[in-house]
Amino acid sequence: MPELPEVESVRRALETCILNRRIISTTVRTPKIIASKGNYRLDLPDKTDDFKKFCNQKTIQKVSRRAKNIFIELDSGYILTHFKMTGQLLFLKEKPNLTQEKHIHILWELDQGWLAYKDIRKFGYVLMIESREELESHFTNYGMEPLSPSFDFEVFREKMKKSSSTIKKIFLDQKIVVGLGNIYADEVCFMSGVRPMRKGSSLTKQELKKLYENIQIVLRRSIETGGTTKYTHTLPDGSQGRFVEQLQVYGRAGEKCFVCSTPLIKEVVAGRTTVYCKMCQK
DNA sequence: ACACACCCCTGGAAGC
DNA sequence: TGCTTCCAGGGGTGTG
Repeated sequence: MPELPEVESVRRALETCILNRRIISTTVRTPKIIASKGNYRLDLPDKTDDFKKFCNQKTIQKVSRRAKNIFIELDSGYILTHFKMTGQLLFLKEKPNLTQEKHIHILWELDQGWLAYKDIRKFGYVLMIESREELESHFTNYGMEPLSPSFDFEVFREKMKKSSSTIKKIFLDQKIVVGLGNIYADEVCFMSGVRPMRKGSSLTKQELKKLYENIQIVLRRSIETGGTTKYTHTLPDGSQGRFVEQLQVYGRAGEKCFVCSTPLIKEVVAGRTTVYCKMCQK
């Protein structure tokens, strides 16, 4: 659920409160969160002690994002997080009561304040990354960053035209363009007037241009409001994103299209609930 | 190359 | 009221 706007909103907010803070101590309550890239296996070694050593006494130099990952640059190495469905990074002024906060899995004591990784469903993960090379190797399968100047229309068009997958699947799998998930994939398709189950190869140049532009428009608009809080997403201070008020189709199955008043259709595409307007989208 | 099923996990909503 | 089932979906893995 945290897609690019949610992750980017968190990154921006974190930058204002943890930059140049030193990590005093690290508490790991749920070792499997730092096990390995969300691929939880019982036979993986417990990295708790290594992780504490890795973090402690280092200073936070930078907070960056690639796709839906946030990575915190330290004096040496990086702490990388992926929120998956319900992960959160929270900045707390006081030490949280861990007895009450049962979903906080990792807690960093900073020289001012506390940083917590919270995750109700424990799908997400936190990794220690030693080098720039290792960091890059985590990103090798990712496509273009849609809000970067390097997001090129001709490259986008060429790759989309070559794909026999549905638009929905292409957007979800992050290989051509990153950052879209179930919410924004549907929103972008609606804004662009194309149905999510269309094949990439079937799209006209004009349709591709609309998709290309609307990806950037909807992501930027959402970031401005702190993202979409539909379930658990919050900013590091616990406040909610407000983009849910602007959603056109996601979560509105059966309700009237804001443009033509036709009831919106719900259908499973690429294994995910998908909502579209059969009148407005061709 | 694709499609699909299944898994990880919890809590809120809906159904009975 | 209380119990059961369904649903939310990012992404890794396995199978056809």
